[in-house]
Amino acid sequence: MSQHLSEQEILRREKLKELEQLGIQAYPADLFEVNCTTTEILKNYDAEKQQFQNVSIAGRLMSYRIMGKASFAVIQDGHGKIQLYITRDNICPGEDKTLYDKVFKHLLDIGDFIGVKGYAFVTKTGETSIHVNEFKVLAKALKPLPVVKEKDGEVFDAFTDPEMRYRQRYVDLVVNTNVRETFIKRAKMINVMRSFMSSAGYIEVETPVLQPIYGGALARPFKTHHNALDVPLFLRIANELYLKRLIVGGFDGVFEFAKDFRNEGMSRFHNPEFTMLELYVAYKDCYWMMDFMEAMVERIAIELYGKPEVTVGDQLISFARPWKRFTMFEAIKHYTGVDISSMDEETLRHTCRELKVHVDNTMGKGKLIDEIFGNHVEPKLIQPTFITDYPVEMSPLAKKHRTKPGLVERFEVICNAKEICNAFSELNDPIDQRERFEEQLKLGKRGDTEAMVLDEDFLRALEYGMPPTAGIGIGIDRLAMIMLNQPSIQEVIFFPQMRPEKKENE
RNA sequence: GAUUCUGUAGCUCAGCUGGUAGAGCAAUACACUUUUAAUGUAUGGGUCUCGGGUUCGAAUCCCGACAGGAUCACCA
Repeated sequence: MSQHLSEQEILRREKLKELEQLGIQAYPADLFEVNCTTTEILKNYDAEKQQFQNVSIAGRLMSYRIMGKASFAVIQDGHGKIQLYITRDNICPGEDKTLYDKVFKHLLDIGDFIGVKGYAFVTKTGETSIHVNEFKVLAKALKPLPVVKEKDGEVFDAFTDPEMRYRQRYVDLVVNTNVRETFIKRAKMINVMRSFMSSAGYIEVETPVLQPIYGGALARPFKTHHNALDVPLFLRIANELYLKRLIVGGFDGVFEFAKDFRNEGMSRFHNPEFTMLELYVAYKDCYWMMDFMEAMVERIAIELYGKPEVTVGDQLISFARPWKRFTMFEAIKHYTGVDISSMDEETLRHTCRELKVHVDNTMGKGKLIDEIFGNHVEPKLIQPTFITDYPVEMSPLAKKHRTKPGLVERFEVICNAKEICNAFSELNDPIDQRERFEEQLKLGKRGDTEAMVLDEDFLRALEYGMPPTAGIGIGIDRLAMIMLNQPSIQEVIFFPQMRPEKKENE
């Protein structure tokens, strides 16, 4: 297969050969000793003190300004950027000026990795820089990077095409520093959650991604096949049923940051694989879990921003406790003025039409309520809000409400008009659970492709006895979108799913 | 899946009512030992996403395909 090379790519390959001819390895094998980072120098350098007089840093060459026998360049490492000052006399103390005149000025390109040794100083214009005594080529780049320039915070020629940014995230990360910051914050968010749960005494576990029976959520799965066993397997849509088995096994609290897979549409809010935190705690109920959720998310905001408020788009969202709490009926009444709490299915259907909510005849009572909620309430909930008391039909794994017939002990948190978590007092009555599964089977036979499958082993586990348990699932990507103020899920996932690039030569 | 917008140099974008392409940055060459969107002078660089059609002539108009964005629908 022949690669079509641009003019610049051909040139860089020629430079590579020239380096080799000069006896300079473009991809040396030996390590380059680094003794500090760009940000360490920029933060701590003080001209008064004798510091950073022997620095050795490595990174990618991002720009240079050659002025005859002296040059300025910018190098970027894993932390930030710093300016280099390079003079011919320093680099080439002897007669041979090749290293400066040829190698530095002509054979290096933007994007190349180099290592430099020198000392820190401040230039005339007041920029902390490194006075370079030696440099070494660490890796040559054969493709030109997009060159993004910046002055006084204004960015010129930014690399913005979403398709290229997602397909070539490595370039995006090199060139758009805010992208790197977003993903660092995402990692921090997950660390805050992990330590919050760990310090509460809960155990981080791992459960199967490949499952013979998929369960724990209402969704369509990806199907695969195991050759040796000659059985079909499914990529998990949730890990709920496995974590509950561990509660049966005697753990008091277990959690997992799980990659789940759902074979459904893609959008700004949906990637086929996504991350979900699930947490199960024995001897607790969903009201306890509400407090836990509130505290954990408030903690995230404080750790990320030093305060419980987060700016999302043009909204300021406050995660300061306590959050508003509504039952589903209260919320609907509040936002539509209609009290549906005692309506039967027919009246409900009529109400839907009055509220201009799309209905069809396959929808049961629970679904109708959900439609009203989704159309008239959810879009209005910007501040984090608990919604409790869901209809039983929609929640086959939740315990029936302790006092309200037809409802279950469940809550969701809606924030920025999107659900960010879903939690129950977990159903631990094995007989009730079997009946709920059977209901789901009926739905499946009627053609509901998302209905749950009956999991005999899970029921067997419940029959051994599961303590009362509170469980929650938090969509990490959705939460990250809010916490990191990003408008699409593709901005918080390194490598979002894309259609394959079309192949050349075919 | 529906609607709609977009696809031109390595990157960001112009390109009108059809006359086979332009700018800035990047690249190349030269000058310049404290510059910073460095500067100055010169030069090269394009299957205008792909395939059809209309036309004397298509980057431009029409149809289709592919890819992406936005909105909506399903879902987390």
